[in-house]
Amino acid sequence: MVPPVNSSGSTKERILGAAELLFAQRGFDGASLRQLTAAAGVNLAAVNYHFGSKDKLVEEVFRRRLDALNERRLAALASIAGAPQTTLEDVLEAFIRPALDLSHDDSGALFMRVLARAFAEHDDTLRQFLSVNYGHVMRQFTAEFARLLPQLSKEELYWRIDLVTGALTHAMSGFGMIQRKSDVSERAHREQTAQHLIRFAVAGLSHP
Amino acid sequence: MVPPVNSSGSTKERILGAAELLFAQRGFDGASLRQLTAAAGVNLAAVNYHFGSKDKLVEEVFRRRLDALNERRLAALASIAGAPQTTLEDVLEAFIRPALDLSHDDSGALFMRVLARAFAEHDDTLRQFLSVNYGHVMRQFTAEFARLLPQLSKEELYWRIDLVTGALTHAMSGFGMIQRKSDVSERAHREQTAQHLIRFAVAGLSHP
DNA sequence: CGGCCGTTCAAACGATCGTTTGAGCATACG
DNA sequence: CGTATGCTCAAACGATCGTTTGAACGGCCG
Repeated sequence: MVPPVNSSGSTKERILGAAELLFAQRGFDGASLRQLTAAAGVNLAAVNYHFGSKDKLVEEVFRRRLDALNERRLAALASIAGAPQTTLEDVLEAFIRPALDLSHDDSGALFMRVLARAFAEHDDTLRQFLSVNYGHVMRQFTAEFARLLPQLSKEELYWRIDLVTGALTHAMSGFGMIQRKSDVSERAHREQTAQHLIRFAVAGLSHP
Repeated sequence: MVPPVNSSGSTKERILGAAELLFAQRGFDGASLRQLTAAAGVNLAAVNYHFGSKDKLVEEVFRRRLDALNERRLAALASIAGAPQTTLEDVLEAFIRPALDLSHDDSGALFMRVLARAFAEHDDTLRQFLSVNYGHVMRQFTAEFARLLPQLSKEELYWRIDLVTGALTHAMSGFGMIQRKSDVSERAHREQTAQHLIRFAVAGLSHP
């Protein structure tokens, strides 16, 4: 039988883990399958056997994390959206908190950097994949922002969300100047990042 | 004689122009010397002859634009820094306006995207080059921000500047959702970008 | 036991990368 | 005129890339 859908486990998981690490460190083009499979302790051909191609592997790295992440984002949003006492902070929390919790897992934190890279690289294939599969999430959040900021024109709101996205991508990826101090745990640092980010975003979104 | 410092002009300029375009479109690794030299209409070996290596070419692309850009930034800052009536808007103007003027030139606008890529790619060599050669510019602006925002702790200020940097990089690079509408000139669009950016940054920097 | 099938493996494929080479060209100068 | 010099050119170098191949392995079932 031709290799079917198979969740063998160990080899696929090892590849996905190593891919997350190396993609975060060197980018999608920068990380070669030889480095990747060596890091995972598997044979070079295993990637094409289990995933079909390098591009499919990249998509799978995203799918594995984003499916769960965005489900939790939408659930958090649904529990507050439309309520009269909901604040901007609540909506931003709903977006950022699931990403923060993902970072409990060490490799989950890495994924945030992979995600930031996807935005930075101008690869249209990848951007289209993200837009098609997860665009509805951003649309739902945008709708709730629009409800909470009725004084803003649609254009003005889009501008501000766009700028917030830039700050968020920058901060969550760890690309900026701010580095975690050695006496602060990874978990505490990301919590701090989220706090700064939320207050910053609220100010940027709601200024007159 | 071994090839000396030589400003022959045409060939070097054509290479730099094509490099700016292709680096902006496909990244530094993504743009090959063969594509680049073909676009420039010069021989493949010309890059290594005139610049020594691809890495040196990348540095030269930055140096050509950043030298002039940051000189104008520092001049604009010097003319307002320390004055009692100077506002946050003034300082942000001093930083953003020269970049905006650079975009008068079409290829100048491209350079903004090249710059954003440099921040996104995690290449330590390039980041170090930028930090060593142009770090003093960011330091001067940070000092002026500190003067205008005395109520902020040093740490708080750094966080906010970092987030502003993210938004700025995102917006100036054209990576975001916001696309120029066909009935708006490139010049007007970048002016609009700057206006949104400055108001957004002021709100993000100065919120209580 | 014997055959099957999912998986792993070393090896090779062709393509493309940055860089180097050495001949060829044109201009300037003794 | 003849030689040196700055530059361009086609061709090749070795390295590395993603992908493919076909043999070998190993557990499971008839």
